[in-house]
Amino acid sequence: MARTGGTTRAATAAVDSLDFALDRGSPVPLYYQLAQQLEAAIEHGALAPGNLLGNEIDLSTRLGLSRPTVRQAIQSLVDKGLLVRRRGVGTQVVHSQVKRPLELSSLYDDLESAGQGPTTQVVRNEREPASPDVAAALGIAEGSEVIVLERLRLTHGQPVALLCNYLPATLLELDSARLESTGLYRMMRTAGITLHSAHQTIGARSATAEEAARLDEEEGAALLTMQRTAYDDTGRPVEYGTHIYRASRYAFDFQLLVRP
Amino acid sequence: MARTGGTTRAATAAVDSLDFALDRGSPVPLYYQLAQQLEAAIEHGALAPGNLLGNEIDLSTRLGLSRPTVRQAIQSLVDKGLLVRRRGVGTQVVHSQVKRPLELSSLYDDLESAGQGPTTQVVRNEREPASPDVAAALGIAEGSEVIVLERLRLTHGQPVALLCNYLPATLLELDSARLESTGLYRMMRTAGITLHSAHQTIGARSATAEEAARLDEEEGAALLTMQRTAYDDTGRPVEYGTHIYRASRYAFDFQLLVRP
DNA sequence: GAGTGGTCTAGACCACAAT
DNA sequence: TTGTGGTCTAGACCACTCG
Repeated sequence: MARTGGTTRAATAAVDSLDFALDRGSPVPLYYQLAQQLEAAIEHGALAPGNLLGNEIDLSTRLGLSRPTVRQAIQSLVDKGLLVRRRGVGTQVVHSQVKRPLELSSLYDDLESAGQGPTTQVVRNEREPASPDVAAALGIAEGSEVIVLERLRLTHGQPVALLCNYLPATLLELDSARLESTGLYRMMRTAGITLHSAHQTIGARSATAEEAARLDEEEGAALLTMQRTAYDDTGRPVEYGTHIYRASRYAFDFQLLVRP
Repeated sequence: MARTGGTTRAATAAVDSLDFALDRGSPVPLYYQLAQQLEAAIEHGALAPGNLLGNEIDLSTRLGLSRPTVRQAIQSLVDKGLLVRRRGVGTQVVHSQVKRPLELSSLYDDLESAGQGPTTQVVRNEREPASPDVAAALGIAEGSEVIVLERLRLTHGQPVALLCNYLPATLLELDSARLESTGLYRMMRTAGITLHSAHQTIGARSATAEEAARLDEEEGAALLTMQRTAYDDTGRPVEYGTHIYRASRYAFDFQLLVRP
């Protein structure tokens, strides 16, 4: 029986039949344009899991790009976990049970993007002298002025989390109204603070009577706790937070990539 | 007053005074050798936080390498969060409160490297037909044979966690004795299984009477829970686990990097 | 042996930041 | 204006996998 396409083998270079639109006039780097279009092709199914990408040389000549440029595009998708390279074999689309490597930022402004219609109530937004542990976490002098932020997160009108954050008072102004609509991290970004890294600790404990009351739980109910210190790209701590979540209504959910 | 070095400015290229030993005969890539030595210099203080690395061109000529090679070395450290590049400014060592971006693998074989002298007892190591949810998680047919593994983790003789894992029975042989000394992931790696990614969910709940008894807690005590599905680089699920941890003795602790 | 990715070179021009 | 990183090119050779 005759076959028409190049699909005789189980996995063939399906890229051959794809069109890529590269705009050399664009300020967007060529490798990035290519990476985006490859990612789109994968997500949208034009490049199916297991498909070989075809060798880099051919691809680069076909696209009118140099090989390093094509490699840079491919590498960025490998880093995202969408592609796998095997020496002597080729590059294939990951046979993805693997959902798209969820933005790690979801661990930052958690529920923000969860699409559950989360709401935030700013319960407290004041300045006060730093307590010893807050000062230690932020690397500032004890008694320095810090912004104290207390927020209640709700989904479907039900409380989910109680977030308490501390920021050096000199960093920015925090308008409560905007905080409720925009989120803390977006406000910091807007203020020119570029986040670089964060250290997090996730634990659990039983709810105290007061916590239970504020979160609409029973005393002794299991709570998830998270403490986080975030740093900007100079290594300066810019935020310290201690959060508690109702374990009955929330869990941390994320993807890990194994670095080779 | 005369100064000898180039240290007049606050942050100067301290790299200039460093010696790098690059071995072109080695099978280790040059960029990797350089990256390792830079990392060592940072960790060991020869390159202090805030220090500029000095421009890439000079560095490459001084080292007898091409610029792309030097860039590749630097880029790998940027990815690790140790360096920051600023266009028009230079590359500097991150002013690190930021501890070394803990191996994410610690989230896999958690306590393994925690240096607390962890012990593992294999409580159960059998084969049985897959239950519906296990079959779903591993993407195999319900009733297929799976390996069921139950382990108890102890530190200082105290139970810390109860780990329950499921693996497709065809994947490998699991020797209980070696499991206790080597760890599950190392055994999988040895069996030629290359881990690629994992999906994790961390939550909390109160201990049942049985769980409490096995973990030496009181009934109702807060427990941390973790469910994980791990995939190899073909996207095939190779392990599913549900773990519980005593919240009074364990917390997840990790570093996040914000991707630019 | 043929084909693949992995590494490396020696240039070039551009965009951005600081002065 | 000067210096930095960001991007890009057109080659080259090597190491590995597979048939």
